[in-house]
Amino acid sequence: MTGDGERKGRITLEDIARSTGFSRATVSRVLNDKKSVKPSTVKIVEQAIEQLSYRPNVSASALSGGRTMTVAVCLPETLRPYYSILLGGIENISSQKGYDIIFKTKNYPRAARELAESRRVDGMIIRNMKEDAEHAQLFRELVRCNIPFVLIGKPMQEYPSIHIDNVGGARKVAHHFAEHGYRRILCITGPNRHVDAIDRVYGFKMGLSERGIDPEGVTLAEGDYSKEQAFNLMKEHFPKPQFDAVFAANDNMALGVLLYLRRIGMRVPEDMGLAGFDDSFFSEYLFPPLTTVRQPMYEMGSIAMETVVSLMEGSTREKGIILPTQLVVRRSCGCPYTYNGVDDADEGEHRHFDLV
Amino acid sequence: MTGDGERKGRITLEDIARSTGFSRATVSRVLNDKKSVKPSTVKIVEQAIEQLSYRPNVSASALSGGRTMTVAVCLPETLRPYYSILLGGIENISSQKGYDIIFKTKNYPRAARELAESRRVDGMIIRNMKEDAEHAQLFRELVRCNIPFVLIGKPMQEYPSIHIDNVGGARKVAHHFAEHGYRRILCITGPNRHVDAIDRVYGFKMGLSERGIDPEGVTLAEGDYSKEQAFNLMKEHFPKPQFDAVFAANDNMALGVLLYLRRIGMRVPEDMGLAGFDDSFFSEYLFPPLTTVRQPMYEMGSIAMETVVSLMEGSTREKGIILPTQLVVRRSCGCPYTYNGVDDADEGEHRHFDLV
DNA sequence: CTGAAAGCGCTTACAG
DNA sequence: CTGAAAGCGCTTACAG
Repeated sequence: MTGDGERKGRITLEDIARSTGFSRATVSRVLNDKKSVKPSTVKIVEQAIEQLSYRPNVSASALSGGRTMTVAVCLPETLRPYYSILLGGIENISSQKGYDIIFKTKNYPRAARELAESRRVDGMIIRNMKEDAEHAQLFRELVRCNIPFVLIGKPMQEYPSIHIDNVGGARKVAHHFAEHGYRRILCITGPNRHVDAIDRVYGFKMGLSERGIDPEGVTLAEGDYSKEQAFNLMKEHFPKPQFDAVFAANDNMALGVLLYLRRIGMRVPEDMGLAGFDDSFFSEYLFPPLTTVRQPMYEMGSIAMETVVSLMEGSTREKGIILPTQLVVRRSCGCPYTYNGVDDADEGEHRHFDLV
Repeated sequence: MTGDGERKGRITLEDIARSTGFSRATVSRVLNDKKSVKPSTVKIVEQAIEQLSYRPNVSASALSGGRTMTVAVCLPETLRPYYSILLGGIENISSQKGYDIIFKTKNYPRAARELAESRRVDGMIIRNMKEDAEHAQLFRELVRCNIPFVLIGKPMQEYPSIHIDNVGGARKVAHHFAEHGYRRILCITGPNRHVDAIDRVYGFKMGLSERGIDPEGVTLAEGDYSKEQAFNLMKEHFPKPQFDAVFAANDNMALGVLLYLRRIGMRVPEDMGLAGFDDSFFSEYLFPPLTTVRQPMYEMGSIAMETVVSLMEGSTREKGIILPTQLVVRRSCGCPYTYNGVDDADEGEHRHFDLV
């Protein structure tokens, strides 16, 4: 409108400088480092910025040595619904801190390396489920590019990572089982190599011990986290289950067990208690609703983001944050008195509507 | 390593130019517009790029008039699990086309405007559920900034948008009801102002008409898409349901109905047929699994991305794409012969495992 | 088909 | 506390 310097109608730092009479350097300083600018100047410049509704060009500041103000979030390609919770936590913090997030799933180890190499992001959050060569290479590349990152999932000594307290979660299930008098227990574990799986068994046994139950009395069976496998495991090895209760190392497998029990006419929890792990999206909708252990996905996201931010801002890296898990008691085990569905008494309390 | 021009160890266009003997301009051309470069030159330059594993600095090219190669994806703050499916579709295409995606939910109308004004993205995909002033302002701003965008959800005449065939989906439900002999039907609609809700009722009646059933015989009740409301609606207005079947305008409400029916001891589908709409994440896990209409979320994502890409590349805008919906028949209505759970015959077919 | 040069909008030592 | 100047790594008319 002024007829000068307004190419494309976009307002630049230059415009602010001209309109206030200060130099570009000074304007830039109030944008990034108010400390070294006279307060009155700050005020004047900020007013102009407000007035002209100026917005810095991120590409320009990134190019001239500033930050891109964006962090990459890398998730496995199998998009699980609970990732949307995780994303929620991440984005909540990132928006507070003024960062944008770039989202990657497709072949992310490679995509992430490209992001690093083309200087697209200042930091990264990576959900690493398995540790393979590609990941290792990515991590090395990130270090080389000097891009801070935090891992969510499989904890790794060498890098900052956040994971959940598998041991504690399984321990709580054990305590719960003990309190409800379950003694003959089948435990369907995850793959024997998975850290998570190992920790869950470990915690479960520890919990039983603590309640005076001999953990060696527990029957163990190795699953692969799928409901199909759990179903078949039951069918082939325990066609006539001689247990009071089953603890499955994830909800998927608990579902497989539930299907099998229903198939052979055993009722849950009347004939057999059942608990899972994860509080998967479907668990509260099962019939009966599944007792399980909830991972704090939202919080994980928040903390992951907070951690990268502080790393990007130069903090010395804090490694190995462990988040607590929460036992969610539903009808499949230990919550026998709750009416399955909706009760008049529940009117004000919508939580109970979730129990189908 | 070469000791020169390798500040920070980062390889630049300059390096490629020097190593090949061509100018920066030429190298840039093979990056963006091979057409105007001699084939043999292209080959030489590309080899050098490969050799030095050069990756262009996106900020630099964005700044100098190129594209940012990123598009923003704006979703409502209520992160629903099926958004991860949508994101999957979006990201699949974006990775193919070489675009990055920036993800926004927190207060996205404002965040999106900022992205536009700071030239962070070349295009945008917006899941607009309601049409309010803030959205209108955003759309105007995007037009002003010359940033192409496509809407997912509420269709709008003025802008390119993608939505699903609500009419067709509800029509299929009606046909299904008709085929299974349901005649006395309760239809719980969505809010009377929602386009989606209106279309679903419209399609449902149309479908009945087509099968010779008088649509005026249908009992209508206005819901608000929540299961609580649907439950209460049943309790207050239809304590002793005199229907053969209920069609709820979304799965949430179908769930509310299911809860109520279970409460009063009516079995689904034996005593009452039930169908919903959306194929929500929990629907296949209900007891019984819910017959419903699936929206092609993954495909929506893909098509949305393809559309922005073509818009960004200068295509004339194609507006109003409508995607077909699919009837998913499960036990709650019209699938009476399927064993509820797992059957020996199903072993090879894991799909059936989903029926809980 | 190719190169020299200007410029994109910012940041950051270096002086003062 | 502030400014002049160089530079970030690319693209794009303009010439040839």
